[in-house]
Amino acid sequence: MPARSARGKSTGKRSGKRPGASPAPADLADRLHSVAIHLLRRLRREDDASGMPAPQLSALSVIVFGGPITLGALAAAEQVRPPTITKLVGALETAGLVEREIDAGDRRIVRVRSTARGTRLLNDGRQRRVALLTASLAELPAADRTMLAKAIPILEKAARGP
Amino acid sequence: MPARSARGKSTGKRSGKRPGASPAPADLADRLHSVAIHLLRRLRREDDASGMPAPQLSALSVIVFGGPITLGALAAAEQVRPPTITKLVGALETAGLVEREIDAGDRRIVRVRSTARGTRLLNDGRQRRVALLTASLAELPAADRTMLAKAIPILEKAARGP
DNA sequence: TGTCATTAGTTAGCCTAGCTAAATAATAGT
DNA sequence: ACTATTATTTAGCTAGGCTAACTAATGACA
Repeated sequence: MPARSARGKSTGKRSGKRPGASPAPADLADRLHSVAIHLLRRLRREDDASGMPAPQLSALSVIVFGGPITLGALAAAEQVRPPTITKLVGALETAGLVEREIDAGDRRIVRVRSTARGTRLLNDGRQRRVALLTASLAELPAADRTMLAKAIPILEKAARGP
Repeated sequence: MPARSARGKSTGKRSGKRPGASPAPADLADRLHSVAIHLLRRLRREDDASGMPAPQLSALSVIVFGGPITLGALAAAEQVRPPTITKLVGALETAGLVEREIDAGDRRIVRVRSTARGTRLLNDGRQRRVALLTASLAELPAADRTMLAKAIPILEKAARGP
């Protein structure tokens, strides 16, 4: 985003006197916010490649590797409200990628498991679905990738919340 | 996301033999994808605090700091299609945060500029709007923030594309 | 000068992702 | 048997994103 540096400057009192020395959280938050938006917009445009929207893939991933899982737990894992998960799973089910399964002991509980097709799609599409981002990253110097590899766990922690 | 590590392992051939040594782009892309989704979901839940959705704030930010800007340029900056920008700007205009302005020489061209209110809102709300993320980052060790500060420009490059 | 192509934005219509509030259904408690 | 709690769904809303098709203005040029 072109205006990014201008915006950075505009924060006045907060911006770096000593670059790299304990950067201001608010600045970092602002830029992370922006970069996340733009990253996802780009991926969204490419998700035709795999045929499915990103949130569905993310949920499918949890279902495939998290075994049969209750809708509630899935909602918690994906950090969304229950109705959102109902819709997501509905879409995955319609696509034949997952199956609902009612708990024998407590019939309120619904578990979702991946079908063979769901698992296959996820494994097959693993690279393809984020192909463009993968390509971008592949063009970075190895040192940059190493840096990202270290930064990602931190991001995951921050994304999970306090 | 709980399943994340399991997913990492599942990529088999791609996962790290030597941790930190030129990590596989596909792995990084996968995790970035996921973390971006979760980050934005969290921010979206908080954007009530500032009263506006993230994409509107992002666009407003470009308008405020990028001066009067044509809709086409704004769409390019935000990496979205023209109709999306028309809608976004429409919302901002309705909220009284920006104004349309038709070019005198070429009357097809529309420029948007921020109103005083728009500028004020952006400046006032700068921290508040990503307050939760800011708080999360503030809790990180300074070393982690330093790491993020270095990683963000790389992310911005990757988000911008190849 | 009159037509034709190009460019900038808008409109219409669609889909997905979120949410809250309220309904349904099953279980658990008293 | 009521009542409360828990798990999920339904209904209805806002928003962001897209494509396709339209309008309007400009520019080229025969």
